[in-house]
Amino acid sequence: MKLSGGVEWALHCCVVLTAATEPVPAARLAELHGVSATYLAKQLQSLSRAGLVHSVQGKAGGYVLTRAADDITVLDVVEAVEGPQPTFVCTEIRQRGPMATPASACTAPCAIARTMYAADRAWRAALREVSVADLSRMVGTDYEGDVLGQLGQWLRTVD
Amino acid sequence: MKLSGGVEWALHCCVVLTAATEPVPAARLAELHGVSATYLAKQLQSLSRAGLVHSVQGKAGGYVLTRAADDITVLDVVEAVEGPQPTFVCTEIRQRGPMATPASACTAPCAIARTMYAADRAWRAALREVSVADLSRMVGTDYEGDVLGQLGQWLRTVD
DNA sequence: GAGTGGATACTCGGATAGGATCTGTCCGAGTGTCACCGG
DNA sequence: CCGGTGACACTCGGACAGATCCTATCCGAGTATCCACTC
Repeated sequence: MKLSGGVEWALHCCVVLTAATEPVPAARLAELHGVSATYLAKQLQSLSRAGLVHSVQGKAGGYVLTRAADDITVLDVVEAVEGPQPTFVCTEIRQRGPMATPASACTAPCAIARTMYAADRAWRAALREVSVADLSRMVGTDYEGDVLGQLGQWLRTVD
Repeated sequence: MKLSGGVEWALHCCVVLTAATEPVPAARLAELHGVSATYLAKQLQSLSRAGLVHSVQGKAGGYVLTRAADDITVLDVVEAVEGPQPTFVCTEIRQRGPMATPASACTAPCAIARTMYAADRAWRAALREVSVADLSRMVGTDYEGDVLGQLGQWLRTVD
């Protein structure tokens, strides 16, 4: 029950893209965060497949957020990278063994599955309440100085 | 982000142990649920290490709940099998790269980590609200007939 | 000087190895039970 | 008939392979840019 490490990278990238005014290449994002460029590219591909970011090819290409940062929740990013599958999968072991309950009596999930599903919903609800724009605002207030502004400026500088 | 399959087995075993009046061997629990006996034993060892169940060796040995089912939460079982590690680990990538924020400004977790930790807390809180006794009661009301009574009787029968 | 064509350099995308964790299995250590033997 | 002793059978516990998923990497497909050439 450990979240993939790529989730953290993807979230940071989304926040950074908030401060960008033009497409940002994956290599640039990797350099900024000091992580593997090729592996980060894989995460960004996941975001692209999920429709959270739009990729533009060519010389001045890169990634751009497809919609407003307020309309992208943290849950969207997590599900894009991690997959939409639930954290708990019930294998219906109550229908196995010598004391198996008949399938006709198994219309509703069992008590254990209900409990796990409820916890899963609570987790997702907490992630859905926060948007990428919220994260961006938090970053802005956490530190002194215009961090996001400096970030946008660094993205525009050529090396 | 997928929960280990052994969690489901462990939870079912805890509910079954509620209906038992004497130690139940791992092999018996495996037969009841129709799962691998050796692998289930591994999960029960985790429960034993966590102090949720007490193991008695010898001929009439097996596993017994150490405390009242009301005092064992679902979270206890999940953490026993899955480990107490949080679902999200922050690698502090904000301190890396050319725009790294100095370590002196990183006294509090970053916005992303805070959000993920909050979701983790919500998930754990939902699991903590339900006890094994609650599960047992739910199972009793879900189906017609005294399912737990039949279960206890089956456990006492020798094959 | 303006337009056009092509070469170029840069970007993303999917297919490809390596490592770690989860799943599943095995055999040895420990203990209560039972039968047997002696008093 | 009762107590002691020994062997036994049954249990758990940790050490050992196999499978699956995560991590990391590479090379090919596609496109906007730039430059040279022509009109």
